[in-house]
Amino acid sequence: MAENARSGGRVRKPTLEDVARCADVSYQTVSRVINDQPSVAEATRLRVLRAIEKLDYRPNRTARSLVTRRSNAVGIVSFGATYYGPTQMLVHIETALKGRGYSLTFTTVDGGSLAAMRHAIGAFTSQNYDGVVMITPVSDFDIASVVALCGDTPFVMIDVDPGERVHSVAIAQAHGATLAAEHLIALGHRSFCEISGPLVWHDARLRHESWMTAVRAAGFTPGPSLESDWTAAGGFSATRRLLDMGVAFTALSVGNDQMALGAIRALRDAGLRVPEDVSVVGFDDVPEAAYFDPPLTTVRQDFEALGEQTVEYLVALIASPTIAPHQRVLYPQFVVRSSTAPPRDP
Amino acid sequence: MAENARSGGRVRKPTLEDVARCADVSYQTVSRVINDQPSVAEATRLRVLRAIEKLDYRPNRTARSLVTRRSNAVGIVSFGATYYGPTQMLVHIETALKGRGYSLTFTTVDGGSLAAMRHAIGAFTSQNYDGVVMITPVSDFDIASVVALCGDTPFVMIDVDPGERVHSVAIAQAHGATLAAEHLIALGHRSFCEISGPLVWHDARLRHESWMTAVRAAGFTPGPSLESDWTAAGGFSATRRLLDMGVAFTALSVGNDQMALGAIRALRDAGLRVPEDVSVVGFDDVPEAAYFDPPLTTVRQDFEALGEQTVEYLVALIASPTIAPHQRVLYPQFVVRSSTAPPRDP
DNA sequence: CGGTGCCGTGTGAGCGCTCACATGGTAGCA
DNA sequence: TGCTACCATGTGAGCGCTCACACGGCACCG
Repeated sequence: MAENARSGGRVRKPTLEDVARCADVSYQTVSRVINDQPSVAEATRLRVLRAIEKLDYRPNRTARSLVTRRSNAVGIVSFGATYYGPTQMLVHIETALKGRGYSLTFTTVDGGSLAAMRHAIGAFTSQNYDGVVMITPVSDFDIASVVALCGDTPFVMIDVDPGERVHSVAIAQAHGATLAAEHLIALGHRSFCEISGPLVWHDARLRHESWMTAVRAAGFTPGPSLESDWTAAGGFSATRRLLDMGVAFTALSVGNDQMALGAIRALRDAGLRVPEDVSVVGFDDVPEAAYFDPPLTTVRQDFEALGEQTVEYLVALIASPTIAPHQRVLYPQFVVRSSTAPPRDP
Repeated sequence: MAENARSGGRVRKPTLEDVARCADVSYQTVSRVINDQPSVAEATRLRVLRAIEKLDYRPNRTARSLVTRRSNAVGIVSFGATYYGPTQMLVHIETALKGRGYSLTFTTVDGGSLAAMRHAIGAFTSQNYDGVVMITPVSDFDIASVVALCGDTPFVMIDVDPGERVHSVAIAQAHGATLAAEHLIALGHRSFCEISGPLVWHDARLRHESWMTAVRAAGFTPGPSLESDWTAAGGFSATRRLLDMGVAFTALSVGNDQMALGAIRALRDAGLRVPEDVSVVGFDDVPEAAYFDPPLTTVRQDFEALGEQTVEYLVALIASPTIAPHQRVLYPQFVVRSSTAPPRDP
């Protein structure tokens, strides 16, 4: 169909005007047709449509965006994107966005510093992005600075401390960690240890604090809690260290499933059985967790719902930017498998 | 610093002209300063810089892009983005791109159909994207159609069949799968089975074919190969089916690490030991593979290198679009751990 | 001392599109 | 028949920027 004047070098792409000339109407009429505006005679519309197809015309969105100041694009700033959680969010946010006609540009920041954020956000605000999502599990800036950076570009944050007065969506970490601890307590355990994620991560800190609170609330003293790095390797070595310390424990809460996998290995290597000697709970419920050996008791985070909620919030915000900031909270689900059991009789 | 005329409603962002007026120069001079062009007197440059800071001016990239026809943005079309491989590629490509001053917009396609690709690519080509990356592990279109869709937007494909005459980067699947099979053969195994990924995926098919070829080349007849879905759950049930068939085997090649995890579970559940009764090899070398029980022998794909190569190729292509299409091939590395061992004496 | 060169700066035009408004035609109603 | 009303279409302007070029001034040279 397309009769591109591919004469030699690069081809000039057809414009509104080319189509107009071809269909013998004004450029405005063509504009009306491509924007589905009313009050275009059916015959004219068809003529224009034919011309568009003939020339293989594609509207230039950059030009449109320049004048409308909208782009139907949203940006996402993510941190630590190779981890399971962030990547899942990313993908599900994109899916939800696509369903609403938006495209997604994503950028990672090396650290949670304000300078890195400034750079990333600047790229979005200077490009007519309609909105921004920020995944900031780690941050060493205060929220107010980010609000200032964004100017009047709507933005929604994920993984921000509850209570901050910004538009945000979060999974109730404390709730999940509490559930996990209470499960162990209910099973009859009396000596608790923990392998946490890096405590500069909000999620890690929240889970850690909830674990301590729950254990104390039940009248026990929390045993040592070692900080690790979210990886199986890290979970393995932290558990070794824990065992080397010589503390006796029967219940181990781990900050995520990968570290739990490493922890189980280390426990096994030390001759301890899971769950007979030590019960282990993870966090996340990665798809593989049910096939660990033993299948892992863990806390399921629904990243798909998180993505959906985030996008819903952001789109509402783009429509009416004056919505009062609040936090939408999703609740994780506790999944019992066989890595936890009552302790053997003391 | 910024003295925004935040008078009431939305603020008009400062433009080149505002800065020019403030610094008492022409808009062109300001343009020269922000583009780091020479032949601007030092005193003037400083004056302009001060005005920029005073007004908190940010160049509008949309306008720039409209006239330069460049955007310093590249798009990526990905398929099945929740799987380990594609997400890793995505993240590493973004990192490599960012280092070269490009931003990345990513979109997923539901299936590998041409219609879906048309939509996704259209969004990029109509928006001055400088280049496009396509991750198409599954496709039911011919490459020529995609080439046509892209017009003169440079693009690089990942996961395309070797031998296609397009710009592409790939990890030599056949090489990895052959290494794995030969390892099992060298250990003395004589009865081989396989759990493959969905055979509509190029990678899955390539690994499957290489497995068969290698086994045959060693003078054996390949046992049954069951097709699964990349997940641990799928690997588990496929292995159950395999065991139900009553075939005896001592060497199991699995299409990826997740399925291998499920396979090991199923084997254990059936009372078989790994590796004493059955040796298992995976593919990918996910970070957790070393902490599986037993630690998994597998094939490592270096997605970081893949991302780097892809970006390097794409950037070269953007600079000179007439490069002859070829495939850059990366070689995977075989990693021996303890899920493989010689078979027991027959 | 008039020409040549270059440096610093300014001017016009236009990228491809949408907005606001103006126009001409046809129908509707008194 | 003359008025308003609306429909279909066209015109002007401008979004914020960069390109191509034009210009004045100063130094340098023979």
